[in-house]
Amino acid sequence: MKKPVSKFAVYNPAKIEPKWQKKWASTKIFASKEDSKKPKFYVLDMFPYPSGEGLHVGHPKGYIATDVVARMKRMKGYSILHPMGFDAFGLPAENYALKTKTHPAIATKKNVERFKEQLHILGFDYDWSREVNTTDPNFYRWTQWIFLQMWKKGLAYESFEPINWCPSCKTGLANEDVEDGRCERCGTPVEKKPLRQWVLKITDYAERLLADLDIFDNDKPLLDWPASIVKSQKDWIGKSEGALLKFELKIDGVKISGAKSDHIKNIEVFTTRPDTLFGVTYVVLAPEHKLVSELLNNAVSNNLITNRKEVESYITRTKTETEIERTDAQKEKTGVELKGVKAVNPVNGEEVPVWIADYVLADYGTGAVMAVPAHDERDWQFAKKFGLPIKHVIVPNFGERNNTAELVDGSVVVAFDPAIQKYTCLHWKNPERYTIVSGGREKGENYEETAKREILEEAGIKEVKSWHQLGETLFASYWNESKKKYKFATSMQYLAVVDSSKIVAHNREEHENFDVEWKSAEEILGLFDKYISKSGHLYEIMARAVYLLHEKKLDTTSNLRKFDFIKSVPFIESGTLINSGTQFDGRNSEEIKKEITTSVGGQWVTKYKLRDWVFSRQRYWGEPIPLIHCEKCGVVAVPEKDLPIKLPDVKSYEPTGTGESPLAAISKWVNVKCPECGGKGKRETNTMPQWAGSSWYYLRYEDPKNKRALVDPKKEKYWSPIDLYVGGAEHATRHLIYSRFWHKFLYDIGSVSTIEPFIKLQHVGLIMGEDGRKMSKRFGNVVNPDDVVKTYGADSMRVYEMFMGPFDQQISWSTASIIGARRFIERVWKLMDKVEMRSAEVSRGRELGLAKRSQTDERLAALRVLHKAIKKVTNDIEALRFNTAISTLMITVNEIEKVPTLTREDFETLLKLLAPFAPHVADELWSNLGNKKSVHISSWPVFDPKTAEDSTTTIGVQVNGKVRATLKIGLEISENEIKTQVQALPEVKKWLTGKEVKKIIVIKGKIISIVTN
RNA sequence: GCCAGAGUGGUGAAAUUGGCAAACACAAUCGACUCAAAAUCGAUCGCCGAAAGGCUUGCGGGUUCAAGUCCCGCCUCUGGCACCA
Repeated sequence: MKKPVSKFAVYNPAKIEPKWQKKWASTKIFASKEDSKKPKFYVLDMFPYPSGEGLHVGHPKGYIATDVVARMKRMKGYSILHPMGFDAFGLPAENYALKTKTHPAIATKKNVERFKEQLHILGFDYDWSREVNTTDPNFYRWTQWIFLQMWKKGLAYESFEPINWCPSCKTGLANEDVEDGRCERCGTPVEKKPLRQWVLKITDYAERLLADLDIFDNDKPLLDWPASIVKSQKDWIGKSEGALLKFELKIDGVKISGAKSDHIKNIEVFTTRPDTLFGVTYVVLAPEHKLVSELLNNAVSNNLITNRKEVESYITRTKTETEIERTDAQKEKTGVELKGVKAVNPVNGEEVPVWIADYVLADYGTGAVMAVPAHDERDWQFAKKFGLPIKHVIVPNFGERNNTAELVDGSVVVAFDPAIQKYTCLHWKNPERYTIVSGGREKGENYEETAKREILEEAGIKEVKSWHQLGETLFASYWNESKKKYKFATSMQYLAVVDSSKIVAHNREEHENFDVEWKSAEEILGLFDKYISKSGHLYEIMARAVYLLHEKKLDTTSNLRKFDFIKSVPFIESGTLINSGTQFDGRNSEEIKKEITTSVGGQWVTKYKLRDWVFSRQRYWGEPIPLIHCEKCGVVAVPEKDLPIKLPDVKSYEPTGTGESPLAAISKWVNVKCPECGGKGKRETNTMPQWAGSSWYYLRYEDPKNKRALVDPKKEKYWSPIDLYVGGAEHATRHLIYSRFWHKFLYDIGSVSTIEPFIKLQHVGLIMGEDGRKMSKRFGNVVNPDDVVKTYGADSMRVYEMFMGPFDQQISWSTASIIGARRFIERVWKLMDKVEMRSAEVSRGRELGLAKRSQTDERLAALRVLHKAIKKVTNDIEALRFNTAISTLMITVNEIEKVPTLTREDFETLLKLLAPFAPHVADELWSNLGNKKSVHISSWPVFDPKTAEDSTTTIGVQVNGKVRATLKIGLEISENEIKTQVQALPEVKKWLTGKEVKKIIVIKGKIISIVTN
C-alpha cells in the first residue's frame, strides 16, 4: 500500500521480449555489411547439430557469450558478422530417421525449425539472411567442389586397406571417430575391415598443422587458443623423428638373396632409439605385415618355417580381436616366433630371432620394430614373458660414475627382526664403511635364490620367517672397494623377516674384514649419510627403503623411483652407451643417434601418428562423392558444371552392411555416362562423413548466396579470419583439425587469404544437470530453455548463464539461483523511477549546461561508480570473463540505488553496459527514456580515468602481519603523514605498547605494514 | 602410466604485479509489511569463543614486513593421451 507506485509499467518480459525481437528483425539493425570504413569482427559459434530433442539450457551458453561480445563490439563501432546455421548431415539424423520412420530430410527440416524457434526467443542478434545448412544442395555443391579440387591435386585417393568399421552403424570410420576402440557415436567396439574407401591425405599437411599452431605474426602468436587444445592437437599429430634401419634376413642360415622382390631380403624397422641398436635381441613384425604372408608363401621359405601352423593360427587369432582387446596396454603380451628365420643386426652382424606380435601396430612406422628389452617397456615385458635375452647398452648419467661399463645383475637383501625392531647391515673394518648384503646372480639363479644365498653367506642367516620383495628391478650404481671402481647394477630388493636370537654369529663363511650389525631404521639412515652414500647408490636405495618401510611409506617401487639416483628397469631414458663397441662406448645416447644411423646405412626420417582421413561412409545421409567410375577411363571427376550431385530420393535408406551405401541400389542414379569418353559409368555411391560440411561452413557465411564461387574473394578478404570462435572442447582433435586442414588446402589453391581460420578460440564449459550429471533425457534432468524463458524471461536466463561461473568451466544448473538474475533486472527496471526526466525537447547544449551545474556529490558518486564499471565490464567482456562483468553491474546497481535521483545520461550509460547481456530490457528502458533508435546501435561508453578516481581510500593497517585497523586517507597525503597518523590510531597503539617499531612499510593505496621487534 | 588443469564458506564463486580472503549472488535464519502467503524491504550469515581474541584458501614445510597467489614435498579430483617403437 505504501509501496511506491512506479510511473512505468511492471516489468513483464513476456510482453517486451517478443516486441523487441520483432523490432530488431524488421529494422534489420543486425544485418552484416562489408563496410570498408569500419573495422570488422567475425564472431562465430560452432553451429549445432539439429537433433530431435531440441535445445536444453546448456546449448545456448556459448551462443549467449558470442551474442554479448558481438553486441558490445557493434556498439564499439565494428562491422559484425555473427551468423548461425545447421550441421545436419550425418549418422544421428539418419539413425533418428530410421527409428521414427521419417525421411531424414523431413526430420531435419522439422528439427531445424524447432531449433530456430528456441534460438529466437533468446533474442540473439544473428543475421538470419546468412543462415547455412550443410544439407542444402546449394551449400553442399561447394563441399563437393572442394573434394574435387582435392582429388585433382591427388589429396583424395582410393584405398583398400583395412579400416575401422562400426558393425552397428554399418559404416567405415575415421581414426578420429574412434574413442577407446569404440564407435564415437554408438559405443560399439570397432572392427577392422578391408574395404574400398576414399581417403584424404591429411598427413601431407601434418607438418603445417603442427607448426602453425605456434606460428608468429608480427612478434605475436597468431593463434590465441587454450593451451589444452593446442596440446591435444600436437599429441594427435604426434610427430616423432627417428631412423629407418634395415635388418637382412637369413633363412636357415642362408641369406635370401634369391628372393624375387627386393624387400623380402630385409626387414625395415622404424625406431626413435637407434642409439640402442647394440641392445637388439629380437625383431618383431605386426601380424598384418606383408612380409609375414610373403615369407609363409614364398617358395624359398615355405618349408623352412618350421612352425608354420602355429604362426598361422596366431595371425588368425589376432584378427578376431577387437581394437579394444588389441590395443589394451595392460593386457599380457602375446606373440609367436617365426622359426627358421633370423634377422641380422646391421651394426654387429648378430643374428636375432624374428617374432610376430600384436603389440606392434601395422599402420605406424614400418609395421616392424627392433626390440631392445633393456630399454623399452613393451619389449621388456615381451622378453620377460618369452624368456628372450636382455642386453643393457645404456646406463644412466650418474655424473663421474660413468667411467665404467661393468654391469652386475643381482639382489640386495636386508634382514629385519621385529622383536628388536632392527635391521642388518655390514660393518667393514678397512677402510671403515657400511654396506648391505648384496651379490650378483650366479648362473641359473633367480633373484630370490641369490638373495637367500647371499644372506646366508654374508650374514649367516639361515632361518627366515618370511621374504618380501620390495618393488621391482631397479637400476643403480655401487662402489666396489676391492676393485676400486664404481659398477652399475640392476637389482631386486628383498626384506627377510627373521628372529635374530636364533642366529649364530659365525654360522657363515669366514669374513675377517666385516661384521654383521643390527641397527634401527634411523641408525641406518644416519649411516647412509656418513658412509653408505660414499659406497654408491645401490646401498642408498636400501637405506632409504629400510627407513621408508619403517615409516610405512613404502608400498610400491614408485616410492623408490622418486629418488633421482634410482632408475627403473627397463631404463628407457637417454644416458651413456655401454657394450656398444669401441666407437660408441662411453658416448651420450642422444648425440650418437644420427651417427649410428648413418653408420649402418639407415635413414633419418619423421613420422606422425596422424593417419590419413578415411572419408567415405557407407550411409545414405551425407554428401554424395562427385566421382564416376568408368569402365574405360577409371575414376573420373564429375564436371564442375554438373555440381551439385544431389542426394537422390530413395525408398530404403537403411544401411546395407555390405560395404556399399544404400545409394548403390538406385540404378537410375548410379548408371551414368562417363563424362570423358561417353561410355558406361557408375557413380561413386559412398557418401561423405558428417565432418565434411563443418570443415568449411564458416567461409560460406561470408557470402552465403554466391553461385559462382564458394566465397567471393573480396568478401572473404573483408571478413576472414574468424576473430572469435566459441564451442565445445570435444572438437579439439576432429572438427578443429579437419577444418584447419581444409582451410590450408583452400589457401593453397587460392580460395582463401589466411593460413589459419580461427584466431581466437574459446571453449564453453558444459552446463550439467542439477544432479551433477550430464543433461540427458536418460537421466530426466533436462531443463528446457523455453520453460525458463516463460518463467523468468530471456534476459534473466542470459544474465544467469553468464553469471553462473567462469565461462569455460563446467557448472551444474541451479533453478533456485536464476531468481538472482531476475531480481537484478527488476532492480534496474525500478531505477527508472529515479531518473530525472528532463524533457526530450530540451536542447542538447542546454542539457549539458544543466548537467554541469548539477554536479552534486551524489552525481559525482554515481559517475565514479559508473566509470569504474565501464572499465571493468569492457575488459571483462573482451576477456570473456562474463561472470565478473555481471557482478560489476550488480555492484553498480546496488550503489546507484542509494542515490535519490539519477540523471538520464547516467542511466543511459548503465543501460549501454547492460545491453549486451539483457538486450530486451535495455532497449525497452532506453526507448522509455525517449530514444528513437535502438540502444544496440548506440555507442559504447568511454572510460574516463579522472571521473572514476576516488578522492579518499581506505587502506588496511597491519601490525606484524596481522590486520589491526583501517585508515581512511586522502590521495595527496605524504608517506610521513601516513606513518604518523597510523601510529596514533587506538587500535594500532594497543599492539605497539611495550614494543619498538622497527619498520613501517607503506604501499600506496594498498596497505601499511608495521613491523616491531 | 604420461601430460594438462583444478582444490577457497551450506552452494555457485571473487580476489590486476605477492598487499585488508570470502566481492557478487543463491540458500538459510530473524525482523518489517500482510488477515495470511507470495513478492518486496531491512538485518545476520567462514570456524572456535560469552568476550577479548584466536584460527581459516586440500595437507606438510619454506621464502617474505606480507602468501589463495612464489618455491619444495605430498594427497585428492577432473580432463586429455595412452602398446605410436
